[in-house]
Amino acid sequence: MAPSPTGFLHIGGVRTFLFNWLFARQVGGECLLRIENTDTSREVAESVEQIQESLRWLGIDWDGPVKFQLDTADTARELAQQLLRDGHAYEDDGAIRFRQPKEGVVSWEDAVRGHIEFQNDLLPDLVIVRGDGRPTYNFVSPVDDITDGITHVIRGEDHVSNTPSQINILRALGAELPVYAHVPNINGHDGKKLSKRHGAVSVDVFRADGYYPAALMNFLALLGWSYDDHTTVMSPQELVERFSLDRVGASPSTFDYAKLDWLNGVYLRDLDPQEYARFLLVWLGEQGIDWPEETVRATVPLIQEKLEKLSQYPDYVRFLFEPVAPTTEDPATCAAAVEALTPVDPWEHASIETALRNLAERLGQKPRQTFGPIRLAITGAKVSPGLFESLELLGKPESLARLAASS
RNA sequence: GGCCCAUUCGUCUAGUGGCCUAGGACACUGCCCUCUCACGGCGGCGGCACGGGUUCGAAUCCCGUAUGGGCCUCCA
Repeated sequence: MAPSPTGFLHIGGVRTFLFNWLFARQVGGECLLRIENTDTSREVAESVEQIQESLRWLGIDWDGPVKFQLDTADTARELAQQLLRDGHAYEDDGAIRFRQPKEGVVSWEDAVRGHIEFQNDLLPDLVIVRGDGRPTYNFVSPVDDITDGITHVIRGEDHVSNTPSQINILRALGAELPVYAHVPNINGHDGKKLSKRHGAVSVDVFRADGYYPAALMNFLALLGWSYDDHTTVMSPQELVERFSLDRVGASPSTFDYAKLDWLNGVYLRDLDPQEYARFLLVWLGEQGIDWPEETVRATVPLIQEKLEKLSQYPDYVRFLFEPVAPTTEDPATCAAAVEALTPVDPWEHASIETALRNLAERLGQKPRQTFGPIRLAITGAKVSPGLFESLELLGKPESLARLAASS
């Protein structure tokens, strides 16, 4: 991965790395994380930390220590000298250029795109070592592939046109060629490269929005890859078992935020309540929301079926943690509710429901007519978790107080 | 401009010459369920970019056009 100047990990790069990871894990290979850095600034160091943190959060791991492109600069320089001696390179204005073959074609069988070939005489003699001695990306990249024993290069399609040069370099060095797989890009809704104006693009923004890591991974895997004609929901383990490069498509896809939201809702609803509470508590902590843990845990059964992502949580349950402004919507019903609820004991949702349904009947109203004003007085909103469960959680004294205040 | 690549419902996709009257999912939408919202159930809308071939037969193969994208840097 290239270190990102902003420090944030772009979701497109993650998707590409995910394909590497799925492939490596499935075939029992190694997955290396290499940072294609060109300097060692503090920005790079922070960016590297950020990349690792985001990857780990998503559930992607890698083997061995993180590698850096810069680490092999010396090796690259030596190999450049070798190419110079062998006549595969020449000096030009202090730089060293690779001498491309002048005839024939260079081709490879791309694991996702099939046969691709370029005419050698159209390839420019590219600079492999700059005048100041720093080797360039297009040289270090294949050199690192040799050094690290890379068998499969799975990368974005923007590298397709670099590949013929890298293959020629590898051949000139007498190295074996890896398998290349160029995966399609991810676009925004306008067909342009996915960027901030389309919505969230960095992993930590998705994290802050309350997406579940496995759901995000599932969604990302489906961008350009499919298992069959009907399977959509797949756990990380299932993805690893089922992934294959030959089922990766060749055409770019559009990031569909609505579908991600739906899929995330599927995962959240399917979560064990204990795990849901754990995930929710961690998220609240990251958001700096400090609500009592026990109450938060108690809300889980009330909202688990309703949320697509955790960022929707606070608005649903805020009434349990903060005061609610009285309403003047229907004072009579609120007053009647106070009377109906005062004798309720024990204060449980079932007994509360009985009392309130009886009240509606006595008033000659449909349940929704009666419950509406009560909901508003209790939660301060027209949309809320189940009314009876909400009343139970709020507690009898506070519930009666709020109804009284609106009567 | 040159080279390379892509093109199936709005979106993600299944489809590798006959199983396709093109299947699924999201979105949208109608009905049902229902204390709101959501969930769930049953329906609906909607697509092979275009033009030529090849073939008994093409979404699938070939050619062209159009559109979109990538690269063309002593960037990565």
